[in-house]
Amino acid sequence: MSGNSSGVAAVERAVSMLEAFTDVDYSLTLGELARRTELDKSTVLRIARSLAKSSMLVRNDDASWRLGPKLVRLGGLYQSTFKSAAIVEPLLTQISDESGESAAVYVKEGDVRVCLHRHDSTQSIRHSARVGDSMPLDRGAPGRVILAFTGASGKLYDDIRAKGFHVTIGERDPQVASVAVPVYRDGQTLFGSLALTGPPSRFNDEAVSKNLEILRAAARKLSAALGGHPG
Amino acid sequence: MSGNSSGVAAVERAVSMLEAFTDVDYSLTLGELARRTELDKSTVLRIARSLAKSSMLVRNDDASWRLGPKLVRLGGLYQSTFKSAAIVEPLLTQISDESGESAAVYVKEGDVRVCLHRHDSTQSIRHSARVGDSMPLDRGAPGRVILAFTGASGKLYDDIRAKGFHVTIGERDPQVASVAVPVYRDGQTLFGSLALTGPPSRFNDEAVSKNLEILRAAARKLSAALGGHPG
DNA sequence: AAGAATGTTGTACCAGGTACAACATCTTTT
DNA sequence: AAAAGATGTTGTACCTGGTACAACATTCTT
Repeated sequence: MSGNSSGVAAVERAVSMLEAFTDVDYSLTLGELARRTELDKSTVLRIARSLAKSSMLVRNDDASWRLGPKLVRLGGLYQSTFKSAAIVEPLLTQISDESGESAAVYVKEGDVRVCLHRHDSTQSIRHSARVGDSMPLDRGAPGRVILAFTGASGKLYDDIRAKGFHVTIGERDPQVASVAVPVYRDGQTLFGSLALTGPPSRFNDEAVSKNLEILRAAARKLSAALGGHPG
Repeated sequence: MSGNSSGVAAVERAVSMLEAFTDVDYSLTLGELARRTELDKSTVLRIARSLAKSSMLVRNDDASWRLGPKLVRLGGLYQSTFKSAAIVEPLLTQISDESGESAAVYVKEGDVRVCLHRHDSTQSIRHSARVGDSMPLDRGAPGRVILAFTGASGKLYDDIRAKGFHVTIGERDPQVASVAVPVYRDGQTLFGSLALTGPPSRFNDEAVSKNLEILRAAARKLSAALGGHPG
């Protein structure tokens, strides 16, 4: 481990242990954590014990480990810094029900977009982002809308700014289409984007038109609640 | 720092930095983080940089720091290990709307209960737990129900088991009343408790009766969805 | 412009963190 | 039931990572 780096290696190891858990892992054995992080078992055990002290990890009775409740507490604090949950959650439910598609809100974090809130369609074929997922800004309508309304140059972005929305069909994932509009806060500051997503087969011109109406109405409500007035 | 402890002190310092953020902190300056954690500024900076590498923290342009999106991602993974979000969220909305009170689901984590999901009443006077909050098991109806159905002894718990629910008025917080019932999974394993909460003035006998009906119906649905059959 | 406050870097020191080895416990195979 | 294998835990030597002090750079306030 190189010395004098600008960080703390032990902390980065600890985070890599938390990141070792995926969607399908209820828990992980010590050995599996060691394998996934390429750390010695004794190192994993000591770090895990420290994380467990503050409920970032939980040790099960069978000595396996799982993610702990402090994470959902801290994750909720992160979401609450956007001051949007109270109005967003019912709004996403409403527009998902009206459109029949999954609805989500994305915010810009550095050079990616993060899914801040989402509500999944009840249809059996549906797109399902996960809250906290990071995705590229230059792939998919929600990201391109964020880029357009934070000053990206180029004809594509000029067009998006002119139209006030964007549609992509399979740009990031071949099986996903989306339509997105901007959401503002505090006057004309971009808060993020609001999007409906689903399979390309359900995004013909007529469906897009209908979904756009739903999105625009919802975005106006959300922007207003956040103190935004688009120019 | 004492040597040969069973953990890793640097990791515990990093977690204490994340825990330094409260509900009202959009961001914290380096100096404020140092004050709250009683660590040297240079230590805080190095740890913060490591946390930022994996989006556990974000450095703002003005060199202040805020919690990062990876937390909501990991928090969502924690919640998803309970395999309950898809049915719980609409159910909580429904019972909150029907009863006019805030609804929440709690699970047992060691010797505390953790709020796993919640939906707040729309009334202006309402109780609002936060997802991820830890509370004592022996204060408040949701905790007592968990204790009762995981084998706690004593007349109080015998009574709860016999009745199948519990009501408390101001036991944990003088301004909060709650009524809670158990939720099962995988046969007769306790999943947690389902509760409605609000100000004591709205929890007279008639209201409690009505709320209990709503809760029981919802708990049957939720238990069934989780594969639970109460004995 | 000067002073104060905050953020950042350099670096010496030492003890913390790591991984190896051994041991304990549990599970599987024979 | 015994042996072998796998997993989790502990001891500990070593060395370098992590810490905090000091100095510096930048920003803010007076």
